[in-house]
Amino acid sequence: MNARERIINAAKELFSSKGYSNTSVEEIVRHAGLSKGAFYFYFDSKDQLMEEIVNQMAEKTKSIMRSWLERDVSSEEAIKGHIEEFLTECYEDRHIAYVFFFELLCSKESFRRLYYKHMEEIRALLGQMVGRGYERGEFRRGRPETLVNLILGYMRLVYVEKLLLNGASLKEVLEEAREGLEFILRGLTCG
Amino acid sequence: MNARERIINAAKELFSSKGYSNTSVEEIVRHAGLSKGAFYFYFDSKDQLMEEIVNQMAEKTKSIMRSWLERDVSSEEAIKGHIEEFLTECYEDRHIAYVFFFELLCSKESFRRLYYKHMEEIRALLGQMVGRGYERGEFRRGRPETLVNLILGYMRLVYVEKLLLNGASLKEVLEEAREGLEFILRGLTCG
DNA sequence: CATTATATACTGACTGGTCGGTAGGTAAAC
DNA sequence: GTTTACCTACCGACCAGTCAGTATATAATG
Repeated sequence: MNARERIINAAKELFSSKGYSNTSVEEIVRHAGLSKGAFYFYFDSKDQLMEEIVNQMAEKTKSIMRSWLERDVSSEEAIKGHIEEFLTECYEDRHIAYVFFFELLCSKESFRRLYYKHMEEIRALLGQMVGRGYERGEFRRGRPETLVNLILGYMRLVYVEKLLLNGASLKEVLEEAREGLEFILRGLTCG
Repeated sequence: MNARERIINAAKELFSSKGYSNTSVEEIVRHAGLSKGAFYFYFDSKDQLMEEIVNQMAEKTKSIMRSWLERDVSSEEAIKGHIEEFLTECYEDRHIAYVFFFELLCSKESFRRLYYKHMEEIRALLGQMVGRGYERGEFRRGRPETLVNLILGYMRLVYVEKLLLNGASLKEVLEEAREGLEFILRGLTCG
């Protein structure tokens, strides 16, 4: 792993365990086995590093969603599939999502705008997945937007409470997610 | 309003708009029209003020839940009723919940434990509401815990995305919440 | 009634420490 | 000899918390 990547990884770990504001550049470079000078050789500022981390995370998530949108599967399969893939990715690198879901909303206005920008796109992609299910007659109940909100809200909760705070295993997290989705979707199609 | 309350209100507003770490004691007292000395006359530390704010919020939420648990209504009515009351309270004092849902998870370990402690109790209370529905045969599908997660996750999303980021009106927020709950519950009972 | 004592509710200057960012240097690679 | 990839030392800003002092109200004493 090169120096730049080492800095990014150290920052992810520290941001997620101590928060952005409570982590100093000094600490990041200490963990990466480098000096402050090296940090400012690779990054313009602490904020810029944060933005890069967030953009990386968000792009990864979006690309998972896009790849499931392109597949020729039912809406239900796409929803379940992309969530499973997302959570598995999250688990490998647990620190990432935390930063996105919480840290961004706790700090300066510019970070909040970043959250908003990515979240809008993610919401739109999930909206497409769900909308397709309605068009094809897979889903009949409720409005697509409500379904999107239910899925997003549930996923976030599973992530925070199970994966982050309870330290559940990947297996447990996936089971929980499957059960919740089953609940949402079966409820949805049974009427 | 007395000085202590003025400090608490200024802090709520600033914490929620700029984050705990990005708000200085200096700024809080400036907004409250007081001096730093006054702050430390009423509070031991910035952390202690935060804890007091969080405890106040959490207790209010719990007392709403308890009062609905005591009423002789169906599980569905209790769930819908307490959420409506909670969101209405939230709306009046929008700054509160933000601090609880996000700020606590972004900072030091002691704050995270505080979140965990309150959240466990809130989860238990909602668990009682939901469990009663299962006992009485009101709900038949899924596990109670999954239903609790769905409701909590959905509520948090509605709060953040609608109330906080979109600046939706109380009416819009309540409508959204009602629709989502309808979705969850109707799905639940129709099988 | 006047004086003294004490508690309450602050003020604002100061301190010790932290942290983001910079400047200037160095050693290896090309 | 120039560029790359760093390191060390430092600066200035900020900030939580302290502390000595003050003004006002209330109570105790002579």
